[in-house]
Amino acid sequence: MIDRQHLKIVRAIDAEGTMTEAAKSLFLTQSALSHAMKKLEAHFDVPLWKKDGRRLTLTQAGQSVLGLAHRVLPQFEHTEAQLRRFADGKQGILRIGMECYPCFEWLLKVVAPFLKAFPDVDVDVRRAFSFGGLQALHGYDIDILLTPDPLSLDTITYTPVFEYEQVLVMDKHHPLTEKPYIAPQDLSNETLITYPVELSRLDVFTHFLTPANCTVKQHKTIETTEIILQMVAAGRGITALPKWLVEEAKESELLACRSLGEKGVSKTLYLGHRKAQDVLGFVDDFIALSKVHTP
DNA sequence: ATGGGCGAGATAGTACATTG
DNA sequence: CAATGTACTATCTCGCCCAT
Repeated sequence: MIDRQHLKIVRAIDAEGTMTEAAKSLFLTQSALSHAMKKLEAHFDVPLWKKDGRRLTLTQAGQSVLGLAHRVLPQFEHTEAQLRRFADGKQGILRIGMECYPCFEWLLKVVAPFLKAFPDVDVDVRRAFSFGGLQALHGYDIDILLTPDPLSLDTITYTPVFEYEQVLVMDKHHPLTEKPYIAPQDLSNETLITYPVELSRLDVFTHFLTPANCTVKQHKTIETTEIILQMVAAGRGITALPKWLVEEAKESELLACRSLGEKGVSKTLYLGHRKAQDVLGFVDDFIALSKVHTP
């Protein structure tokens, strides 16, 4: 049977011209090469070389094996190099799960320098999960989870990245701008625009309206932050977003922010990852980078 | 189902002598 | 001078048993 060593020997002898030189290049003795090739020739009962003076020349059968060596060996060598880079954590895909809709804008600022620092690492961002972000992390569907609501588990480590205030956002001329802060009952006649996620994941409900047993007149959902802010700037409704996001938005001149309640609603964004990080050495690099590029 | 320890047999490689 | 043959050794593989 032809094995990889036979292919390496055939390629080396063809390149060097003699078994002795080929043996040196493979860090073997000339006898070892002779044995290996003789065994292969005996197995198939066909000569692979003919002697041309002191040089060895491939027969037609030998050329066939050499062709195989040229096709297959580079693939072995390429894959081995790839495996070494995987082992070093310098190649692969970093899969990021988002449980924080507005953080997408911030994430883009971290991903750009990360991609530059790790040219062989791709980034995939997932926002929808069948069974939640934590299960996705456990099931190796994602490698990092961005969440403002960490659930304590032995197998998951959470790294706090930055704190932010969740504020009520309205157009500059909205009547509520006259108030120093917003009370839950102030929203009873308002149209609230949020991301299309379940109410249990919207801080404005869980930390503000629901505890006070209040609600809004109408609740609309929109996918993108940009459109939400344009709708609010146009006076079509109000929204609740991280303060930094509103301040960085190009509509910021047209908008006003007020705290949710007298004390405000403070949140922390966490990056969760499995404690057993196995192959992916670049998860820690991503977390370190995320702490540098805070809003 | 998985993994460790062990022994028997197979195999790759070396040293050295021989051959062409 | 380079390939081949012979004897030998170190290492690897495989199957088996046993513990977890």
